[in-house]
Amino acid sequence: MMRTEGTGKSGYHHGDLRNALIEAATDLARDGGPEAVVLRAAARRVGVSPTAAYRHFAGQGDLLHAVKERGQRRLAETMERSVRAVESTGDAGVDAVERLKALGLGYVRFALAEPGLFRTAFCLTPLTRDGTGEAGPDPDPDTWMYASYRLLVEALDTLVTTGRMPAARRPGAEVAAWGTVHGLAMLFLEGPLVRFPADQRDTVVAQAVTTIVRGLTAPE
Amino acid sequence: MMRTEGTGKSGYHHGDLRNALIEAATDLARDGGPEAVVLRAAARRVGVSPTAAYRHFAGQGDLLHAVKERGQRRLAETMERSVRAVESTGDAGVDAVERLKALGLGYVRFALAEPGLFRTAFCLTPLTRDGTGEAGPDPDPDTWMYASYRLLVEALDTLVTTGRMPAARRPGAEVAAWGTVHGLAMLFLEGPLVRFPADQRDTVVAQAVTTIVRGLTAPE
DNA sequence: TGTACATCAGTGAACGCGCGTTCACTGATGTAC
DNA sequence: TGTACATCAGTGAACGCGCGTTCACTGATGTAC
Repeated sequence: MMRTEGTGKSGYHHGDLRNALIEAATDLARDGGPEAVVLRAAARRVGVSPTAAYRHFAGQGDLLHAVKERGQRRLAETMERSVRAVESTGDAGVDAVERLKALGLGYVRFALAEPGLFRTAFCLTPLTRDGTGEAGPDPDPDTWMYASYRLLVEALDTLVTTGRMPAARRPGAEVAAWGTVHGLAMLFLEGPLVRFPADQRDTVVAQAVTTIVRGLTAPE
Repeated sequence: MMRTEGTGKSGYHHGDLRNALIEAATDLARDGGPEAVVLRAAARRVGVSPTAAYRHFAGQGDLLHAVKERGQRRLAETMERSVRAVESTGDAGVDAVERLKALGLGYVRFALAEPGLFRTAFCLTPLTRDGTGEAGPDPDPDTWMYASYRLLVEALDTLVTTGRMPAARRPGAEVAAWGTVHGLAMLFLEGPLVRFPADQRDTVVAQAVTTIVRGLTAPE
């Protein structure tokens, strides 16, 4: 058994099985996407019987949901990092535009760097599908779930307050912006652009982000 | 057995089993997406043994590919219909813009009207995944596969020739445009916007399409 | 026109697989006295 | 400080399920003579 290492626990009791299972399941998702998140496989990786998982999760769907949440978190963190890398120009309006672009680039780059996790972050789980899960994109501010969306909303708000985008254009703007980056990611990942030359992706993504931002900010 | 009806065939020989199976599999995809395309279920629907399918398909992946192709075809047809509904204003430039918008609207509307089929049309099959299938988005002009993409390319070309879009902006433009509509569809279908009020979708989609087109055509 | 026969398009039973989940259980842990 | 005991966190065997696929087969079709 490989359960004893690190934790100093007896080997029978794991100590932190819940997190260990999420960790293992995340690895499964990383190379294989949501459909690879198999409860038995996760247990196998941790070195524990499948039954043990039921002490910590209601079932497979629950485990998948935990991985999804983790994926969402990683995405949001990547985007935040991407925004923070933008240095201020002193002009709040210019900054707002650049930060929005950075957000979009971060989004797509995460998707391309972590395809499996990204797809899992946006998969439909039994918990998100029916009424019991969160409903909209902004269900619970305490969760990381769809935190990326909240970042986008803030960025767009700033775009308006700095006068770079007409207020009339604000409603629906997040859907347009989100759609563009999400679509780019999807087309590259599991869409018809799977074999698009990897070294040209970044250029094309930057262009697309520029285009949608121009669409939001252009006068008239 | 329900095999005799219509065709006038004996009941043992079906007559057009291949198409009947594709039809049945398409219905499965329609409510359930690509993961619902199950060879045994399709055979069951047609009233035939699972083995019979192997006379007409190499296997499940082959059947799925056929459904995918059919989905792509339906999508392209919907988009063409959407474009044809735009009446000419006499101004070629204005027409080009309106037709591009119609293309985008048709894309998303098809996705929302036929969620399962749309998802299947863009799923990864064993035939599209590895090297033996088509590589880019425009593999074989004789197929309906990714015909939607060809429609988009033409529309963007026209945008340039009519002077509505700077030629410098042309490379990469299809990725941006495609990404936007594809992303919108995905977010509504299996993304965080599943529960976005259905009656507000059309408005928001139209706004998004307008925004990306503005991004492509706006001066400066 | 009739018949022998190759070919075609089905059948039905069976296979192995891995999954999610449940069951009765047992070893480890920690707490009350 | 030591011990009885409840609780907790695991085990291992088994279940039913539906899948894709293969096997040896048989009934229907059509063609050559």
